[in-house]
Amino acid sequence: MDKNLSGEDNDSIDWDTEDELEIQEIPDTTFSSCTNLRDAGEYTVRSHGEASSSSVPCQSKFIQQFIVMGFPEESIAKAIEQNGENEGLVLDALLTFKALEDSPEEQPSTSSQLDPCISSDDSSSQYDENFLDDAYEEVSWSSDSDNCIDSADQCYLQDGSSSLSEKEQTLLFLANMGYPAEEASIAMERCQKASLAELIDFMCAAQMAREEDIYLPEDVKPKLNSGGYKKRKMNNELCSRKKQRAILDEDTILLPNPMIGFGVPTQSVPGMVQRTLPEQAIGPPYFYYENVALAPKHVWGKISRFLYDIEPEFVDSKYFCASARKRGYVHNLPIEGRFPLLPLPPSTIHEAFPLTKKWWPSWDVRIKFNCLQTCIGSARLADRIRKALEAMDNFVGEPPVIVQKDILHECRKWNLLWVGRNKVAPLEPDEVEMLLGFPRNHTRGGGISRTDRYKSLGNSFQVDTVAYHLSVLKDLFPKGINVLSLFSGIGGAEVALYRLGIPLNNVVSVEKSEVNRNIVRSWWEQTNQRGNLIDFDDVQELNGDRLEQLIDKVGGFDLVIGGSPCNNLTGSNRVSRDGLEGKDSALFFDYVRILDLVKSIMSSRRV
DNA sequence: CTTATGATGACTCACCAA
DNA sequence: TTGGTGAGTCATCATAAG
Repeated sequence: MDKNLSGEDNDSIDWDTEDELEIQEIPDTTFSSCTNLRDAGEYTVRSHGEASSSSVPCQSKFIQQFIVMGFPEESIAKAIEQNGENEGLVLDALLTFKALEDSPEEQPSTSSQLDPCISSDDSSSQYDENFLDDAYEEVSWSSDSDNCIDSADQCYLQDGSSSLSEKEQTLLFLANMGYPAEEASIAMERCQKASLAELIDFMCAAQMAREEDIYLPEDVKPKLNSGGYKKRKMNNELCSRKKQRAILDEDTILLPNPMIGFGVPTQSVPGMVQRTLPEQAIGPPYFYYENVALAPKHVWGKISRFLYDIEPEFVDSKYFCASARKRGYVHNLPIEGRFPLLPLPPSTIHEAFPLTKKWWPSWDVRIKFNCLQTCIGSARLADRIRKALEAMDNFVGEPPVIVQKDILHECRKWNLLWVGRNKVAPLEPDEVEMLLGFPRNHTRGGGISRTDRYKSLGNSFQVDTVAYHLSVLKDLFPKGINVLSLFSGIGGAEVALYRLGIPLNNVVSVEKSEVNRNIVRSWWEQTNQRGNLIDFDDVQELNGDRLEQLIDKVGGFDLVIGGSPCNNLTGSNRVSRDGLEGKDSALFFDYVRILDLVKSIMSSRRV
């Protein structure tokens, strides 16, 4: 910790030096990570000037197609030797060779990489160009790349030869623009059927996210398994520190205490009447993005920067219902004239579950539940607690403090209820539905298992909280609203809008899980919705063409809403808390991509 | 096959005493 | 200001049980 502090207090020169060093090392990093990826080990990729046709006795059609693409015969031979006559694998290897060859020289001048990013989409120009610098590769990233490349390869294999040449051309084009082959492969895998501009957009987004990491000194980067952490010191008087320091700390967004965002029904923020949004952020469409508040450091800084530098609104749902739910929301909605859903939900455990009061021990001081998660306490745990308490029945009055403390700990951890003498129990699925603001049996039936109900509910919005934020839309859209709902889950956004009395004219819903899609479809029918519900299972299906079709069909979206996967961000995850670059949480960039596309398509339609 | 269960820490912040 | 402690967190995996 002392090291950190002394580092911070040093001059900015230190940072610069570190940055430069790091950037200078990048080409090597690129090289080694690529060779690792490909196991290319002993390749020499120096000379491709002297093409010797003699090394390839018979130029088959297979080889010729690569020659036509402009690859040197020598490399082609090596690639075939390595991968056999598999078009996808050979092409990938060739592109890797080329990337290895080009990257060290091309690093210094990166305008070729960055120009497409800026010119491809107006909204991209919002991004701070300071971050657009030389480096574009990161060491830690390569660990995942193996899988990505493999799956990308598989995808080529499955696609057959019909679409292969198109993919080859795209890959080649991107490689010529200076993107590493593996990065392009990943982008193509992640954004299937996407246009070139979208692919570039995607890679720019991912690239910038990684560059931001590079700009952070090692000891500030979020590091897993790294003992201590830097204590927050962002008091007002400390804001006057050196500029470098201020920039570094900008990435750390402070969570408000109390966590009431721009205000909750029972509590307002002094002086917070309205806010000024960056011009780029102003709709249409309105948008609303959600994720866990307690993400690893710097994650919210990144999210905010990708969403037009809007300040996130951190709100704990304990101000709306009987259970906590600390979440961050980035949106461009007005914040004046909000109103809560009625009837107001029960605000305490006792109000929500009056029957438990009879059995609730005085030493269980909980008023609210903790966050409702995807897993519940087991029956055996409840049994152990019962036995432990029964063993204490001989005591006069209450069990020993040590026992109380232990049991209370378990009760907090698993959100247990007192349902009988010495008997605790986890919440039933319909009780979770009620706490989260969903209609009873919302997730019930249709073949969904109990476990899956908990999982879907645990991943959902708290309806009252979100509805409070969305309530300002009621006056703005009296005739109804068109919604693009990404990562819809069990339809928290839809339910919130419906309960607000905002007619749902068209809802385009994207949700990967089939059971969740069925839940939303079933709710849609049960509530006799008059609008149209169009659903997709994959955000990657929503490319520019598809979005143009949809926008033309429904007449534009009024609201783009969604919360991307949090499982690589939440503290509950002990296995793969990898941050925004994690396998699932990286879908955030698809939210950004789609929002950007909708914005630009709609602005072009309006002209 | 599906479902339930237990084991698996790290990171971050609030709070308080020294 | 520093250091210690307690508390909370949209989870994942292997394996046993049904």
